[in-house]
Amino acid sequence: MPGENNTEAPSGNFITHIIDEDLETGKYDGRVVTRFPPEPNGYLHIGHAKSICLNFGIAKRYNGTCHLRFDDTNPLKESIEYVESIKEDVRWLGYDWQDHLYFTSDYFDQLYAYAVQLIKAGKAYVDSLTPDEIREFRGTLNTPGKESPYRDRPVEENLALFEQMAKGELEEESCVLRAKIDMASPNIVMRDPTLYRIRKKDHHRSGSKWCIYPMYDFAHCLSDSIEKVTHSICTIEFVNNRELYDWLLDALDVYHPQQIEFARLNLSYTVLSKRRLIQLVSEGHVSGWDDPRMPTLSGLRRRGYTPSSIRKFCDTIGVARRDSMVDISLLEYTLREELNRFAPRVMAVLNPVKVIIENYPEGRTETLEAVNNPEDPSMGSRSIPFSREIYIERDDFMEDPPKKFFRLAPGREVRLRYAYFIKCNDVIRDDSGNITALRCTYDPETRGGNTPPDGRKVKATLHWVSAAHAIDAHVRLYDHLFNVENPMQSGDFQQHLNPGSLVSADVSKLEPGLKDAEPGSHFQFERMGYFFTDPEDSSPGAPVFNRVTTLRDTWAKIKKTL
RNA sequence: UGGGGCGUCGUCAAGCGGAAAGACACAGGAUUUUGGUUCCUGCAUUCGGAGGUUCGAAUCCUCCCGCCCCAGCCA
Repeated sequence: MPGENNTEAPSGNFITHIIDEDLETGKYDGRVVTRFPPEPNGYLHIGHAKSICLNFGIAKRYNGTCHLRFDDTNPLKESIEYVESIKEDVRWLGYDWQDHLYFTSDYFDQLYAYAVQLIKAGKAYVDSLTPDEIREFRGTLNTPGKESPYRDRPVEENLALFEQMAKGELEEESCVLRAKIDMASPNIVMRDPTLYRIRKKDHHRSGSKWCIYPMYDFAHCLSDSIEKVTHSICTIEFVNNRELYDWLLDALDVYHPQQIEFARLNLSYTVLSKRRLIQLVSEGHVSGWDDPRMPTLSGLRRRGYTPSSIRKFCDTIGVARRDSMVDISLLEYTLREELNRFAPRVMAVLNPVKVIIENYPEGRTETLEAVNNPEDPSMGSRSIPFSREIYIERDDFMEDPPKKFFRLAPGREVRLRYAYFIKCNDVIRDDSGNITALRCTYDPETRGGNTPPDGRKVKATLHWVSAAHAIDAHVRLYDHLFNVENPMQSGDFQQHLNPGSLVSADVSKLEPGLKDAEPGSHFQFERMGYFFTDPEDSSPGAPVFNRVTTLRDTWAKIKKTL
C-alpha cells in the first residue's frame, strides 16, 4: 500500500493552541492524553476519521498517548460485531492504541462507587417518577422545570433504593438515579440529569452482572478522569453537556480533564449520520456497510480509498467550531494526488467498439513497450500485444463531431497510445443502424506512437486493447451516492439517491496482464480513472474492478457547454 | 421568543490591534504519446450588518441580523 507510514502530526488548530498553552503553564505536568471514544453501535464513517486523526494526531504531535475507549453503556444498541469492526477500521486508518484499549464497561464497579459517593454527599437521588412525568417536570426551553416529589428522599433511603436497582429488584422504568442540581437551570442538561437507568439486559462484555447502566454524561467524564485524560475532544453538540461534565467531576472531587468541542464533518453528496446510514443498509439501497458507495471507512476501503489519502484529507479540512460542508472534490483530490504518484498505468476499454485495421497483416501480432508510470521511471515498462483488430472506447469516436472533439472521426487520424497512428475510413453498422466496427488504416512509420518523418501531428491519443488478447472483466463505475450536495436539506433524503451511483461495465476489455491483478491493488486505467481490484468479489484469474474516482476530465466539462 | 455555540472567497480555513496565508473548486495560458500530470496566471480594497474606541480594527466595545445545538431512562 502506497503512502503507508505518513501519519505525521496534523496542522495546528485552535485545539493545539489550547494544548500549547497548557504545556506552557504546566497544567497537566506536560502530559497529553486524548481518547477516541466510539459507542459500538454502528460502523465508523469518514466523520469519525476526522476525530480519529485529530485525537491520535495530537497524541503523536505531543508525544502523548491516545486511548481507544469503547463507550459501551447501552446494551440495547451495542454489540461485539461493532467493536471488532471499529478496531479494524482504526488500525486500517493507520493508528495504534498500543495497550490503551479500554471499555467503559470495565469501569462499572468504580462508576457505581462514584454514584454511591454522590448519593452520600446529598448530590444524587433516586427518582420514582415515570418517564412521562420526568419529561413533564423537566419544563421546556423557556419554562423552568419542577422538582420531583422524591427529590428530598433521605440519603439512607436513596442508598437502599439504588442498591435494589442494581440487584435487579426493581422494574425497568420504575425509577432512575438523578443528580440533584437545578430544575430551573436555563441549561436543560442541568435539570437533574439522569445518571443511571435500569436495563435488565445482558451486556456484551459484563454479561448479566448489571441491571443498571450509567448514562453518557455520568460515565464519560468519569472514564476520562479514571484514564487521566488531559484533553477530552468531542463534537460540538456536546457543548451544553460540558457544564455537567465539570459539575460531576467537581462534585466527586476527582481528577479533572478538560472537554474541548469541535465541529463535526459534513461532506457534500453523501450523508454522515449513523441513523441514515443504517437506513440505507437496512432498506437495501446499498449492499451493506461496506458498499463502495458508502462513506463508511469499510466502504471507502472497499472502494479503493487509501488510508493515507483519508488522513491527508482530514488534515487539510482543518478543525474549527463552525458548521461546515466540505466539498467531496477535496477527498477525491487527495486520493488522485496519491494514486497519480503510485498507481501503475494500464489500458482498459470500458465500453468497447471494434476497430479493424485494414492494411495490417492478418494473423500478425507484435509486441509494444508501454511505460508503467510516467511519474516514476523506476516502475519500468511492460509489453502489450497489438494486432489487426483492436477495441477502442465507444466515446472516442464520433461520426459527426463538434468542433472541440479531438478524437477519432471519419477521415480523421489519431494516435493509439504506444502503437500507431490510425485513420478512420469507414463505419460498419448492423441492421438497426448501430455502429459495430470502424474500418481504419495505420501508418507503419508511427510505431510506438512516434511522430512520423513528415512531422504530421495528431490531436488525440487513444487507449486501446488488442481484441484477440484482451480479457473480459467486470468493472463497476461508482459515482456519488446522492445527486444533490446536501441530501438532508429538503424532504426525504432518500429521494435524492443518485440512480446512477453504480453502473456496471460488464463487457469491458482489458489488457491481458490484468488477468492476474492482485486483489486490493490500484491501477490507473489510462484516460478513465483510478481503479481498485475488489478484494471481496475478485477471484483468481477473474478480477473485479471498482472505479475509485475518475481522472480530472476537461473534455467532460467542455461537452457540457456544447 | 430560556440557555449555549457559530458567522473571513463558491467550499474548507489561517489570522488573536499594524494593515486578508494556504488548499479545493473555478477561469485563462504553457508543456504533454493520458483532453491526466506538471508549470505559470487570475480569483475577498475586504472579513454577516450598523455604529463606536483607536494614529490604525477581521481582530476591542455596543446594538442588530442570520445559521446551528439542547426539552432520551441515546451517545
